[in-house]
Amino acid sequence: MIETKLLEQTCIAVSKLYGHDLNHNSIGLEKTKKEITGDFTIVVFPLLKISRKSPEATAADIGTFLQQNMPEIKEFNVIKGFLNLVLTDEFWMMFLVIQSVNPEFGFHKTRSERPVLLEYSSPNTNKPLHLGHIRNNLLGFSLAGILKANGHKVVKVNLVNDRGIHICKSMLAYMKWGNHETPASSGMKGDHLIGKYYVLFDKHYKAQIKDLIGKGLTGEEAERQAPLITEAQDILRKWEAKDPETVGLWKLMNGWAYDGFDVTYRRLGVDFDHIYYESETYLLGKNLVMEGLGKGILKRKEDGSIWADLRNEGLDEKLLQRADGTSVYMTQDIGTAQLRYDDYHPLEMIYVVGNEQNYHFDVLKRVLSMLGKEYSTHVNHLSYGMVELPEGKMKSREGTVVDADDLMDEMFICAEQITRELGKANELSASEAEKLFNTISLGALKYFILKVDPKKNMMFDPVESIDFNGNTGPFIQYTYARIQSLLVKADAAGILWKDAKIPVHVPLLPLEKETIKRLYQFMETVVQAGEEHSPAIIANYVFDLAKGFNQFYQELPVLKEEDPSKRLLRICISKFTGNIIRRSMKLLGIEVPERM
RNA sequence: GGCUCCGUAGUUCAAUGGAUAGAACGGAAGUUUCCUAAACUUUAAAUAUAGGUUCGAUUCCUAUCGGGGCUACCA
Repeated sequence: MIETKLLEQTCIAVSKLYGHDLNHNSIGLEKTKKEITGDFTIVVFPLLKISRKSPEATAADIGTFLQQNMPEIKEFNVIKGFLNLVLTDEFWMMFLVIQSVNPEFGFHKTRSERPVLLEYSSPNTNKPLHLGHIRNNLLGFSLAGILKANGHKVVKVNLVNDRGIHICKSMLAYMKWGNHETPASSGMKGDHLIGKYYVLFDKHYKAQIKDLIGKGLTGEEAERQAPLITEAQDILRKWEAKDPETVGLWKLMNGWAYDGFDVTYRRLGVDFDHIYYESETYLLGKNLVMEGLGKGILKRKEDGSIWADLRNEGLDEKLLQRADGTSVYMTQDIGTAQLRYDDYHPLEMIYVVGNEQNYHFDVLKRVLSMLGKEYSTHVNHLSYGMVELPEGKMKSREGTVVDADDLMDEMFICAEQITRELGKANELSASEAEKLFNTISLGALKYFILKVDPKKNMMFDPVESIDFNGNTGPFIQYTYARIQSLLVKADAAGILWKDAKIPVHVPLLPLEKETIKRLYQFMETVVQAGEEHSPAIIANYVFDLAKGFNQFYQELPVLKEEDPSKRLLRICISKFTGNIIRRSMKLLGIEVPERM
């Protein structure tokens, strides 16, 4: 990359001019701002102490040196402490000619046999997937692609939350009020059916609590003593004791939930290489806890419960096993981490989990470290922000969630309606049309979610979010479709562009050069997105690329250009842009249509 | 209360400590005998407050105000 060379030469310049050696990191190299002439800018303010000259003189010194030593540099200008470098048109043309036919442009070769393990989705079998899970799934799936593009082997894993007191709650509700209802008999998707019983439990539980408080108990006592919760606890103990009847119902109900999840995953376009179940890892966690207890790292309290003491690390004590011997969330996660490490020996274990669990992961890393697990330093929590609704936070027990399946249905209907209104579905067969509506609606949804920095909370307004104009997925898809249409027309007109050699000495117009520069930036965008674990960086880039191309396309004729060299150049830019749009969108898990 | 994250146009989002804080939607005004108008052009509009560090602060530090999250023998 030219940036590396610029940094190297700048170091040499500083060394020769001022007799001072510095490393690359201390040089500010950035893209030149749009309004200013130049391709790259070096900020010389930090070098003034070394040069002992004015910003302008320092910049001029370095600029002169670079121009003399780098044939790629055509000219430079200095504004205050900013040294703006202009590269030659030949440099950009060479880049275009070589990389536009490289299908791997911007991607890296495999760096290590040891994979990065990426956990995402992690559903709870009690609840159908909702908008929060959608953000999780899209982030996880996209990040997997981005890491692969950066040369990592990636193992996508899902950890299914299939055991625990919460699961027993829906089982209990089903035992009491289920009447042998099944997904088939009710016509409900399995995960939705389970969710119904979880809500039912909560409703009756709340009623019991209210009742007990009426009889004089405190809120806390009522929550502990309500018959429903003690019954659920009985079921948990039976389950851990492998009571056949309990396990049988558990398997039946979980199966329904999995069938439901699979449908949603397939529709969302996400997948996994390995599915872990907490029911299979919690015993390993318990063993590790017992081991820690044996070594005196953990301690047992009088009631028999087992704890990790993190007070001298500024945290509190953390329960790892209840007095009745059953395990908790943290116990399972300890077991899961160990199992995964044994399975894959990953370089890094990334957990895509919402930021409300920051404390949990902080504790998990510390406990693993206490237990002597050196891989604890490679546990990385990709903590993403909440998805908020205009009414506030989503609460599944209160029914204020946006259901994943419902949302995709609504987006589909919307895409269909708008596409038909624009008359764009007229020439399509029914199946082609359905595929297109699917592509557009999912593109809109995925892009909307992924364009926001993962770490930040985001607002989702179901009404206003369904927009296909402006900074949206369909805008980018449309740009792609128009490029494909252009290429089809080029063929139809008999223009032989596919194997044609473009003369490298064609002078570039500003709009042509700007577009080529944006394509060049694909490389650093992929790297940055990988380093920061942020699909949003790809999303912002591809929007910028599409936006810029639309301007290019609006202002300059492509097929109608009469100069054959110019025409060829513009076709090549268009084709390359289409490829990069498609590949960028692919990194976001978004498909692009050939026409729309 | 303690810990933690976040306050940027009317709204939703950008901006490795750098130049005049960018977009999109919404508002106002335009572009179609011309490669798809789901497009393009023009325009008004913002860094919560007060200090500090720095040649330079939306960015780093402190305080205040406002909002979210965590602080479970739920996961």
